[in-house]
Amino acid sequence: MRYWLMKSEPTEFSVDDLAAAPAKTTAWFGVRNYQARNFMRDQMRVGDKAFFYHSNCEKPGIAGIAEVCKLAYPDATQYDRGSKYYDQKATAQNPRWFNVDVRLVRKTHFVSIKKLRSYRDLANMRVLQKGNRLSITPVDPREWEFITRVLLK
DNA sequence: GCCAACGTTGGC
DNA sequence: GCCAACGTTGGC
Repeated sequence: MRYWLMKSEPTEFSVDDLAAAPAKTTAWFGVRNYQARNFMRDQMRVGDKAFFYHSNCEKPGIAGIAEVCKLAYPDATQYDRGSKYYDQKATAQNPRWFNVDVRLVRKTHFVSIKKLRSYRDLANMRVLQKGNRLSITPVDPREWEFITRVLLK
């Protein structure tokens, strides 16, 4: 099993939106970065765990824990002309974008990026590295353990 | 709102 | 295939 961190802008889709969703489940659609797509398509498996991270907002940080509940499949929004995620070059025969489904395991108390930065154990965490922009990043099992044990009690 | 960092695009 | 220009991300 792998561990991940998945960013969402809370004005678009917050942890509370996920908590209110049917079966607390959502398709993780709209990823338009190849590296993040490849993580979902090639590496994510049902049961993988992820931090639900609020990005590009007043209070960036970890807000919940989710798990992958469906393997990657073509992202429907790539075919939707009305969607901002529409991709002219995507076809049914050759889908370009994929998403998994995730289900909320639980909301956590909020852990800010500032708090995360304050621990040496997390110094190498991908999401804390300078210039990091990837919306999906792998989380080291030791980092996962540290955060869940020390910060999310 | 600023701006550093990074990904993508397209002319050559 | 190079790389300048451009667009986006996201913390601050």
